[in-house]
Parts: sequence; structure tokens; C-alpha cells
Amino acid sequence: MVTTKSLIPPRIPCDLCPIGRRPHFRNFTQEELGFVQSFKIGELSVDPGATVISEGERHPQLYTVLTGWGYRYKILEDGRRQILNYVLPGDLVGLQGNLMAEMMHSVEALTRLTLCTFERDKLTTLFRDHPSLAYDLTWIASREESMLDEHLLSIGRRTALERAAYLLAFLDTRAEMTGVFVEGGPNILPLTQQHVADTLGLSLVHTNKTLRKLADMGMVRWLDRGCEVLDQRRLFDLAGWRPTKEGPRPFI
Amino acid sequence: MVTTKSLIPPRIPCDLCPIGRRPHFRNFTQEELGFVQSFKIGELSVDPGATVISEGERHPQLYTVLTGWGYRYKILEDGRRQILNYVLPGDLVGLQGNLMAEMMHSVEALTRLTLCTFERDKLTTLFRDHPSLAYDLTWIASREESMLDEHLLSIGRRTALERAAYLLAFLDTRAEMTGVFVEGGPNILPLTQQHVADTLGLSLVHTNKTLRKLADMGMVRWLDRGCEVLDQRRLFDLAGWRPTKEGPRPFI
DNA sequence: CGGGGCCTTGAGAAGTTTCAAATCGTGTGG
DNA sequence: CCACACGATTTGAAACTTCTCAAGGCCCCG
Repeated sequence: MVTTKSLIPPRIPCDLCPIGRRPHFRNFTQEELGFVQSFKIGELSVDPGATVISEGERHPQLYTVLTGWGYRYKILEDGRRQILNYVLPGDLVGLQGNLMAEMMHSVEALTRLTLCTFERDKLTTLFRDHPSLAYDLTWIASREESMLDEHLLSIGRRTALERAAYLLAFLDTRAEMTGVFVEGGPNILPLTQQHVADTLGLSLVHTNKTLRKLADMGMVRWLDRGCEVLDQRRLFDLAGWRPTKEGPRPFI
Repeated sequence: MVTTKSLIPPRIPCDLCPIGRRPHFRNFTQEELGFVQSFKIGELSVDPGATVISEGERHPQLYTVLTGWGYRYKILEDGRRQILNYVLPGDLVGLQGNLMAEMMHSVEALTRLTLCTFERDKLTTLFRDHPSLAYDLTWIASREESMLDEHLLSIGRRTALERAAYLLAFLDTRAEMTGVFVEGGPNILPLTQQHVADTLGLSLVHTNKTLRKLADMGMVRWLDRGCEVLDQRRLFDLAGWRPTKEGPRPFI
């Protein structure tokens, strides 16, 4: 039996956090660093395909993704699944559950995923003593909201081909900005076509035919369980979308 | 020329705010009330059909809806429009713009809409001196996020009929909880079928046929520019959805 | 009385789903 | 080492859903 989920004590001290060292992310003050360090209670490691959070359960922890890819989703009673968004390094996972009693969505790992674990109860202290971090939390929630707005526009009003172009361009630029691609290697989005289908709200068969078109147009290449974006610019044009440039981005 | 948008100085003092007096909303402490009062810079009144916020513009104000209905939307270059969510009394409007430089969506009034206006710059003070209100802001952002998750599931994975049932049941229960229906009168959702179409991601014609089915099944009645929900329970069952019960709900 | 906004309906075209089946590569057990 | 099962991708064809085009009715307002 393979370990799919394991919690270990903190190994990486926050002042050496790999996320803070990347471009596009903001830096903490010493004071903030001290608090975040005390806020952190461990590190969690999750195998590909394993579940980090389940809809309907209570979750006493919050997480920040350190490395790897995952996704948030909801399912209807009969099994129809909708992927809501993807989570990458620097993303906060599980905040919603703080406010609602139970989690309203599930989170699953796409690759091996490591997460920084925080104790939800200490959020009160965060809000009381660290207004700058509280502001960051709101910023983060607000950013997720804009991404969801964009997805909604896409699923609701774009054609299948435009949707696919949007999704792959969106993920590719997010991955770039986050620095989640493995150094040196080709830039691979670690998805199956089933994931794409469940994100776009299309059937697997039609998704396959749509991705084939994008591949025939030379914009992407499809691999065994992944996708390489070959021409970001043309995907942008096809989707009629452009990434918004962000200033230095907060994380916790 | 009819006035479509007019800003007046505060008339309603916050301690008499009609929202705080409704069930389901939380109450402020005296201390919070004092700050919110100073945060408020005026009241805005908007005619049906007028624009409160435009995508792409900067907005130095934040708003809380006092009375009436509105909606948030985005449009593609060629005019395709997607309604993202509706705004009702107690909802905060324009928070996203604080963090992103420009607004990423527009907001339009469905009925006559009155809004409480706040100065964005004072948010810093809010976070610094009023942690409980800062927490509420995060709560509010997080609530919006769950609603968007639910919409995404709906548009992506429900059939046209299920989507329509979900939307009307969702709006009807929200309106009930918010107390936005006019006293005594029938409970009318002030929408045209075009709004429904742009929310569900369907064409107007198909939306009409779908709503007709719901009406023939006796679940709703369609009026000139509005919809009356006749059988909430059956809409829930058809959509496979149930509203989440919230405890006392914060607002600013 | 005319115009405009909104709702309604029909019919053909286009897009999407479902069913069915074949290929390919990987990993496991015999 | 081979046979086999399995997951992922691919393809074709028929059924179904949804869109577009077109037009008519209704009601309110100027």
C-alpha cells in the first residue's frame, strides 16, 4: 500500500520558503515572517490522484501549496463533475471552509503536491495582530474570485475551441508566473483530457476532437498525460483573452 | 433627460441601517458602528438599466447595496455577455477593484438601486484598527466565491432545464433571506428572459423554451419582466440543489 | 397610431453527446 | 519474458440539444 497523504513537522523554515524567493511574489517583513512561522504547524505531502480536501467535511487546517499541481472540483449526485479551478504554488487552499461550516468543494492532487499546513484557529490572531496579512487574505480571496469570473464567462459564452484555447493559455501563463514548471524541461501541463473536459463542461469525446484541432493548428502538443503549449500568443488571440499583469503577489 | 445616477450625502445613519434590522444579518458593536459611519461618504441612487460600475475603469469607491437588485457581468469583444452573479441588499460591490488596478467586471441595476458609498482609501484603516470588520470582508469575499463555484457547476454540468431551475430557486431563496421582496405583494424576481439567458449561457430562444417547460410544470409563472416562483421545493429537486443555511451574516 | 421592448413559436443548421470500438504504452502477475 | 489488464487517447456514426434565422403577438408609451 502506497502512502497517499502524510503530515510531517515543519522542515522548511519560512524565511527560506521557496515561494518567497520567486519573482512575482511579495516579500514578508521580519515581523510578518515571525508570525507566519508560528502559524505553520507542518507540511503535508500528497500523491497524484489523492484527495486533499473532501466536500462536506470539516477541515481544521488551511494550506498553502508549496510545490505541485492540484484542482478544486464539485460533483453532482449522479457523478457529473465540474473542475472549478486549479491550485499552484502560492495558492491558499481551504479558506472557504473557515466561514462555511463544511467544505463546499473537494481538492485533489494532479502531481505530487506538497503543502504548508496552518491552524485555522489562529486566523483570529492573524486578523487581530497582523493587518497586512489580513489584507493579503482578502487580496487572495479576491483574486480567486476574478479567476472564477473569467471561467464563468468562458464556459458560458465561449465556443468549445475558444474555451480550450483559453484554458490552456490560462494554465500555461499561470504556471510560468508561478515558476512551477520543472527547470530546463519542456513546459508540461499535467492534465488528462478528462480533466480538460470536466473543466470546460464538455464531454470527453468532444474535448478530444477540440484539442485535436488545436494540435493540428500547431498551438499545442498533446502528450500521454499532459499538454505542451507551443504558441501562447495564438491561443490568446483565439480565445480573445489576455492575462492581467499583477504586481508583486501576496501569499501566506 | 432622466437622472440615472445620483450621489447624495449620507441620509441614513448607520445605527438605523435597514439591513442590520433584518433577520439573518449580524449586528455591529457600538465601536464598529462608529467606524462604519465614518467610512461612509454618501448614498448613491441608480435607475433601472443604468451602470454602476464599468469594466476597465478605476473606481475610488466601494458600495454596499441598501435596496434593489443588480447584476455583475462581463462581455467578450464581440458583445457576448455573461452574467456572473446578482447583487442584493447587504452585498458588497466593487471590492475586487481594490486589489486589481481596474474593475474586471461591470455592474448594472435591475431595479432602482440604492447603495451606501465608502471610500476605498479608508480600507487601510479598516484593516489596521478593526480586525472584526476585516474578518467580515474576507467572509464576504469567500461567500461570493462559493456562489461562483456553484454557478460554475451549474453552467458546466447541468442540463438547460436543471440550470434554469437552479437559477430561479437560487435567486428566490436569496431574495427571501435578504428580505428584498416588497412586503405583501407577490415575490417577483425582476428579470427579463434575456438576463436569464445571459446567466445560464444559453440563447434567448432556447431559454424561452426552457422557461416555458418550467411554467407548464407549474413551478414558475412568467410575467412581463419578471418571474414568480410557485414551487421552490420542486425546483430544488429538479436542480439537485439545496441552499446552504448560513448563520448570522456579516455586511459592511 | 407607430415604435420599441419583450415574449413566443417554427424550422433548419450547427454543435455536442452518447455509444461503440480500436490503438497504444505501462505495469503486473504468471 | 509474455500475456493481460488498465488507463488514456483516438475515431466514426447516430441521436439529441442548442443555436440561428425569421416572424408574429402583445403591451406600454410618446
